[in-house]
Amino acid sequence: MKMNTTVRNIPARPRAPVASAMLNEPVQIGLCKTICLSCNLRDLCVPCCALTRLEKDAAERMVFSRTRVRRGEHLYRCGERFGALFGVRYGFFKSVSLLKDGRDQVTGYAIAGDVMGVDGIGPERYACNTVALEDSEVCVLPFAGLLALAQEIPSLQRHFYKMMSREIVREQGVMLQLGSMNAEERLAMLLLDLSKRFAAHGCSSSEFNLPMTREEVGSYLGLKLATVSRTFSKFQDDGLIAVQQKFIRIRDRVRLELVMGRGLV
Amino acid sequence: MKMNTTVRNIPARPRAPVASAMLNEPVQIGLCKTICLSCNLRDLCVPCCALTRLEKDAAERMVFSRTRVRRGEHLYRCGERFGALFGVRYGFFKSVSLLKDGRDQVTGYAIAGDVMGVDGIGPERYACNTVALEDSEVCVLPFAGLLALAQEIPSLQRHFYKMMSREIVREQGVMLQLGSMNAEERLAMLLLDLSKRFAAHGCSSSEFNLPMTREEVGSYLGLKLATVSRTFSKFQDDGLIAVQQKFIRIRDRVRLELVMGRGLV
DNA sequence: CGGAACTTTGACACATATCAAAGTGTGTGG
DNA sequence: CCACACACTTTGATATGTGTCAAAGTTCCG
Repeated sequence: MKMNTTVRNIPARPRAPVASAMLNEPVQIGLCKTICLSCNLRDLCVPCCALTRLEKDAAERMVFSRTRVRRGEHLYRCGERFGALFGVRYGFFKSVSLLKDGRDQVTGYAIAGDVMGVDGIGPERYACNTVALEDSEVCVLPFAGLLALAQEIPSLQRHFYKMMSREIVREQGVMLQLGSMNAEERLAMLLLDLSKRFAAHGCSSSEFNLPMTREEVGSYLGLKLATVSRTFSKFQDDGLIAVQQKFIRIRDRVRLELVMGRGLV
Repeated sequence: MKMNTTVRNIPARPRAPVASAMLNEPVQIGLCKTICLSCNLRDLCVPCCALTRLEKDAAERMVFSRTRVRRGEHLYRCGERFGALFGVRYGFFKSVSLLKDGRDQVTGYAIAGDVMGVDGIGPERYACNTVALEDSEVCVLPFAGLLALAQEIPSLQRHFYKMMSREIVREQGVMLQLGSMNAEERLAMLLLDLSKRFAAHGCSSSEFNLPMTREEVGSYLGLKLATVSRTFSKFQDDGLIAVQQKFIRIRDRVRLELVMGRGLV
């Protein structure tokens, strides 16, 4: 039963964010088109889906790049000047915000197909730190370019609005409930949310790696490390899931959904 | 010390949402322009701010209307077809979502200057119910018209993105913290958030009406009615606030901020 | 004035935080 | 290649905050 897929957690090895470095190596759209077709984001990646039905002349102006972010590296930091959105191609990121008392709060996570950086549009500076918890790769989507493109392609503009709206609704739903949920409901929600999001990209929805530490999970769910651990143990004892460190297998989705209970209709 | 400003809470008197009725009485932009100049939303109201620097020919195509929503009436209901955003001119709305177990969860509130309906853009149906808790008035902003207008006016498009981004950031910040805050921190956060939002429109930031019931406040904050009441009492005993039913006066903002403690930096 | 809705307050139960100690896995250096 | 150090996890015992249940008090409106 030993799992070698589990990864050691990230030692404290802060590095410079890669965001600025990335912007130096733009890729012409012509090259990108082929890449996008094989990209696992497909119609989830904002520009990719739009580009397929794009008139070539408009597309020619769209320039972007991709980059790898290794485990433990920052994608961007809070306060940095906003310049681009990022589409996750593969990997796992956490978003953390600094609290007044100096501690970190995990405010979200992103996996393949998710878009990061939306928090920076309003204030024109990124509003949180994003750190790769696994070796990851992102599409860099310079915002100015996206805006210009959206200006000419109504379907793309609408796509953006939908994406952001979806983000708002998801957060309203997922986050606000937290306040009224107990530990088991919270953890069940996280596992099922992860499962659903993995499934949306063709990954296994019943087995996946959760590269956050128990403490990070607790920070995200508003629980203490010890409570998270206890709840994992209880779920395992009850036969709902199998846990091997960071590797999670959902054994009884139906009962797990029952535990989550009161979600939005 | 008796306050006559307090309002009786809303009896159960469901009516048809006003959203559909409103759309029948469009107002040409020419008329609206003068209205907008005296509108208390000013640069917070999305179209108003854009319209001032708008070429007249583009503006002529923009048509919208305003409408009153009386206390207890719905502005829109969950599942209704999405057609418009709403800018609150004055009043107070709550957003409620139905949980699986049949109970309501208050997911947000809106006061003058806030925009409602963003939750509907993605799914093309509104994702929650919005109810006026005071007699209110909103600007109706047909989304198709906004899209068309934004297509031609880059500054307006950018304005939308910023508005939505801000919404996302605010929710991330406000909501996610809830999970790890205790009752006093939660209530302090609500009061200070309200205060700040009132101040942003020239309303008093130290005295205001909070037309939600203790139960609704509890639903929003993830607390029980009894706990909310107790916490109000404690704040009053400690001299932080003065409470007269729904009327709140902040007596010691500094200490209230200390109670809130760990917010985002 | 009476009834309905809402609020306040008390007593007790229960879930989670806290503190603490032992256990496990991983990467590094000898 | 092994052993050690470190980071992370699990588990137990106790403390504390909030939920639950209940009863009395208040305000508002018809």
